[in-house]
Amino acid sequence: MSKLKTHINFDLLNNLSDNTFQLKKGGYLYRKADASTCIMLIHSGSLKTVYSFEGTKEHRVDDFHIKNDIIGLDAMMDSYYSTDAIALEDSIIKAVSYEKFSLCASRSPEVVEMLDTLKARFMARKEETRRILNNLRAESRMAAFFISIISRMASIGYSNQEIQLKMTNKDIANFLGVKGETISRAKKSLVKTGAILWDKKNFKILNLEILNKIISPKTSHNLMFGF
Amino acid sequence: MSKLKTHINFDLLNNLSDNTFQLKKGGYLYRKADASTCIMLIHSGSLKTVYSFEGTKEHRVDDFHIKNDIIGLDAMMDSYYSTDAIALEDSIIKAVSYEKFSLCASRSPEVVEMLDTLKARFMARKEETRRILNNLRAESRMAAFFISIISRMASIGYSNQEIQLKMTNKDIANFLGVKGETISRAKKSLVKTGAILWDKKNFKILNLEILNKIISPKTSHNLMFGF
DNA sequence: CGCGGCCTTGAGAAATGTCAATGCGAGTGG
DNA sequence: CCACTCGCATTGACATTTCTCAAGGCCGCG
Repeated sequence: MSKLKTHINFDLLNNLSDNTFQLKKGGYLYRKADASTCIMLIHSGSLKTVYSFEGTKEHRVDDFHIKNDIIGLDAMMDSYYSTDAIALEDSIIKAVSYEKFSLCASRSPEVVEMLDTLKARFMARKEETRRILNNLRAESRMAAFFISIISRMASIGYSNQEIQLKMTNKDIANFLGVKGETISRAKKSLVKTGAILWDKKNFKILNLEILNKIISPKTSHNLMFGF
Repeated sequence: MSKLKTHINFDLLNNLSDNTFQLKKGGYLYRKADASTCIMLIHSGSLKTVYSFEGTKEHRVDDFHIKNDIIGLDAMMDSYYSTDAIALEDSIIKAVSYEKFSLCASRSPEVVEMLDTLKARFMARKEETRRILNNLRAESRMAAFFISIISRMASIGYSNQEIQLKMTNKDIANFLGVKGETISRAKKSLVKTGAILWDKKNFKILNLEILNKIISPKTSHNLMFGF
C-alpha cells in the first residue's frame, strides 16, 4: 500500500518476457473466457478491448491500449479474460507468464513491487475512464477522452504532437456511449471552436483551455495528467 | 493471480480490527486527501463516496457502500483518499491499520490472500459501476443500478426483500449521471411497468425479466450476480 | 473498377435538461 | 407537542441534446 510509483521498469519486463506475439490489424490477442496465463506488454501498436453480451452482436469498447500499456490484467479477478482484445494496427506484444513471474518474484522484491504498481495503474486507468464516462454531454466526454489520450501519448514520447487515431469513429462513439453521428457532429463543433485539429485520422490538441472549459464550464479544473 | 475467492473471512477481519468508528448520519469517515492508514469494514449502516472538483461545489457520487463492504481502498494507488466518505445513516466501521496488517501478513498467508481478494473485489466493483454507467438511457442505467444494489443486498442476507434506500434521489441521479427530475420520471415509468416497487425510501424488485429487458431490449442477457 | 464499410449531413422523433411552482417530510426550536 | 423551515421530490411546459433513419460521399481493399 505504498505510494504509487509512476515509473515502471520496462527493461526488466522485457527481460522477463518469454514470448512475443505479432498481431495483424484486426487480429485477436485473446478472447473473452480464454484462460489468462501471462501478463502482456504492448511493445508497439495499439489495441482495443471489447466486451460483448450473450446472444447478440451488441458489444462495448471497454478501453483503448497503446504502447507501453499492460494488457490482460482484467483477468486479475478470476483468471479468465472478460473482454476480447483486438489489434487496431499491426502490433507487437511481449508476454511474461505468471509462472516466470512468481519464480522471479520469490527472489526479487522489485518484481513484486512492479506487479503491485501495474495493478495500481490498471485501477487508476479504470477510474479515469469512469470519470470520462461520467460527463453528461457528448462534447464533454469527447474533450475528456482527447485530453486523456493525448496525455497518455505524451507519456510515451509524443509530447502534444499531431497523432494518428488508429481506432474508427465508431469505436470512439461506442467507447463514449454515444452514436457515430453524434461523434461526427461533436467533432465538427470542436474543430470549429479551434480547440482541436482533427482531419481524418490526424489529431492534435490546439487549445487545452477550451477543452477544459467544455468539460466543466464553470471551473478551471484541469484534467490533464502529466502533459 | 489466483481464482477470485468470493468469500471473505469477516471474522478474521474483525479480530484484526484495532479501532471502531461510530458515525452519525451525514458524518465523514474520511475526507479527500486525508492520509490512508487503515482498511475499513462497514460493520453496519451505509455510506457514499464522493469526489469533488477544485474550486466549485460540483461533485460526483462515486459509489454507495453497504454492510460488509470494504471502504477506503481507493487510497491503494497513492496512499491518500481520492474521495470523501459520508455516512448515509448511523453507521459502525471497523478499522485494521496497515501496520497491523503487515505484521500479521508476515506469518499468515491467509491475511495476504485476503488482501488480494479485497483488492480484486474492489476492482470488480469498479468494473461493475462502469458498466452501469455505460448504458445509454436513464431507465437502463436505473435498472442496472437496482439489479446491482439488490444483488449486493442479497449477498448480505436480504434476499430480494423489500429494502430501504438510504441515499437521496439526488444522490442516485448524481451517481447515474442524470438529473433529479429524470430519476423521478424514470421511477414513475418503471413502477408503472410493474418491474419495481418504489415508494418513498422503500424499494423492491417485482419483475427481474422486465428490468433486464429494459437494460438490453434485444437480448436475454442477465446482469444478476448471485441473486 | 466495384464493393462494402465508414463518415458526413439533414430532418424529424425521442430523451433529457432547465426552469418554475408546488407538495411533502424530517429535523429544529419554541 | 406544534409550527416552521429547509431541502428534497414531483410535476408541467418548454429548450436542448441526442437518437433514428435515410441519403450520399469517401476510402481502402479485393
